[in-house]
Amino acid sequence: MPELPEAETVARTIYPHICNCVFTDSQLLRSATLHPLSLPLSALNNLVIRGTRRRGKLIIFDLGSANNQSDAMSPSILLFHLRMTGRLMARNGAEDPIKHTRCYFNLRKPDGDAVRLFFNDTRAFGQIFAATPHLLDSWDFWRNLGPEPLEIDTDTFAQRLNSNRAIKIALMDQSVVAGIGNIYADESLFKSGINPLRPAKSLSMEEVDTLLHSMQDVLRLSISQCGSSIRDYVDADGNAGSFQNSFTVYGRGGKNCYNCGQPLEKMKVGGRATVFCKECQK
DNA sequence: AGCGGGACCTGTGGGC
DNA sequence: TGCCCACAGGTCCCGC
Repeated sequence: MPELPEAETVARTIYPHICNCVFTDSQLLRSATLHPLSLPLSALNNLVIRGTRRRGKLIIFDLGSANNQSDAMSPSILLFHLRMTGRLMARNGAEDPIKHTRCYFNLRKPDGDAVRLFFNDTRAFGQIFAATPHLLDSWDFWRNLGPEPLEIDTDTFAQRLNSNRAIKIALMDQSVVAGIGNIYADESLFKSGINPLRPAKSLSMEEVDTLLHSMQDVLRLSISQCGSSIRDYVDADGNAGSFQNSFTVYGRGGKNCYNCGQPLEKMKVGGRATVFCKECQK
């Protein structure tokens, strides 16, 4: 399930395939894949991809004008949210779309060769959003996106956790911090020894500090392993990540805790499968 | 404010 | 082998 480390990996691995490429045209094969607030994909024509980056779970392409003329009405950003099963991949030439291709973009490389960028998504939850900065600010989700977990300090994190909600729910709330989903919430809470059901505001300053650094360690380790591959996820080169081999609790309900040996609890928290050790997480 | 549950999707895997 | 159904999960939306 693409979360922060997977989005980071895709943003990094897609870059060499599409940097400085110009959009020639686009095919949207499933209309709902385009965000309702997005500009039409035809607005991308003749724009160039200057760079790729990540914000939370979103993959961002920064666009420019191919002829260096600025136009306030043309999109400067193309966003991708992979949700659960979205994949972004580039192929030379004009390869055919596959069953789950929701959209593809025809690009022209600086040397004139053709590249086709595919957005494939089995479950069809993923979305694409072409926007001006102004348009992006009209999107509540974007405007409310919390800070990057790898960039905040303990005081900021503590302020944002001032809520009675279960700590796991707060961690996955994208307006608290951006990029944490089910996997990294469970893994971070286990590493920090905190029970996922604890009210967020019940954590001491020391616990908040421990949680922040555990979360950052987990995210950095996963990024270094190119993310976690469960079922669908692969990077832009089609390579699987390997962080799934480092899972301590996610997907291990009923199995023994690596720390104390007791069986791990599995329950629903906020409607999502949650695994933790009731001995080690207080 | 915050929670639970449904909707959106489709492939997988367990149970019978 | 085949059928059914629960499950996976990020976000939005609705009702309590």
